[in-house]
Amino acid sequence: MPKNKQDLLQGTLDLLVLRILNSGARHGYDIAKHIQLVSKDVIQVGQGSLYPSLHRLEKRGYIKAKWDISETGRRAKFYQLTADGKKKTSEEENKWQEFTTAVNLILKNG
Amino acid sequence: MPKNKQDLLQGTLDLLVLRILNSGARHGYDIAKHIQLVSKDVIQVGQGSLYPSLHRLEKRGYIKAKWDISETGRRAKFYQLTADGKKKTSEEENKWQEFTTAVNLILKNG
DNA sequence: TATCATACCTCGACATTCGATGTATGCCAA
DNA sequence: TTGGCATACATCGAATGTCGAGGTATGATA
Repeated sequence: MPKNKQDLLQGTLDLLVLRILNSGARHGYDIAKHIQLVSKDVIQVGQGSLYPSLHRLEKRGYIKAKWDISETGRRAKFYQLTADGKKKTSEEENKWQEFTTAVNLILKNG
Repeated sequence: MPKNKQDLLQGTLDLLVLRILNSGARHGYDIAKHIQLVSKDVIQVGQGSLYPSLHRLEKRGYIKAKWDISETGRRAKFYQLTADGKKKTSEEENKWQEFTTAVNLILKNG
């Protein structure tokens, strides 16, 4: 049982990050804000979860980083999807759909 | 990133178990079979995941166990929901809906 | 000048899943 | 009768991921 709502995040954070980067490069701080905004505050990713996720994805070759200047004029590390990352995104998206469909079947049928 | 599809299970297994017991007492082995059946083989719970889950839920007072005889005539531990467990089930079900809605928002809007 | 938002990061505690392994019984087929 | 399979319980250690707390630094705003 998840300690709280946040824990449901398990296994899904990387997919969210990939999916967000699919529509353009962003830096970490921005990704966190974006997730919170689009999810209407339901999902709030702490930095202690987000940065490990970004480093994980980078290490696995799904995203790559480039230092640049943010909208506010500060140094920031912008991440963008690689070709592998794009492929991975749709794979994981399919798995997510398949999985939630399966869970919903059980929730309906008991 | 989950190693495989199974890992998506994270944080959801307890909900599935609760929801299944909501329609009547079952024993562990039966719960595993049932999940696999209803989910059309998408979700396969190993015993190394299921039994810890059952013991967790029992310790927290959401289910209680009783030894009985299974359909095949063997000794088996039947679990049934407690009042707390029923309440918990609908709480967790709501959280699940809220969470998947939020994730789907991000998957749609990038 | 102090505090807040931006922006990066790491660390340790904690929980969970997973595969492997172990026990035991009953049934069926060779 | 013996070997294997399905039933049914359980535990263990490795691996993974999340989380909260903490740390650094800068620029803007009050």
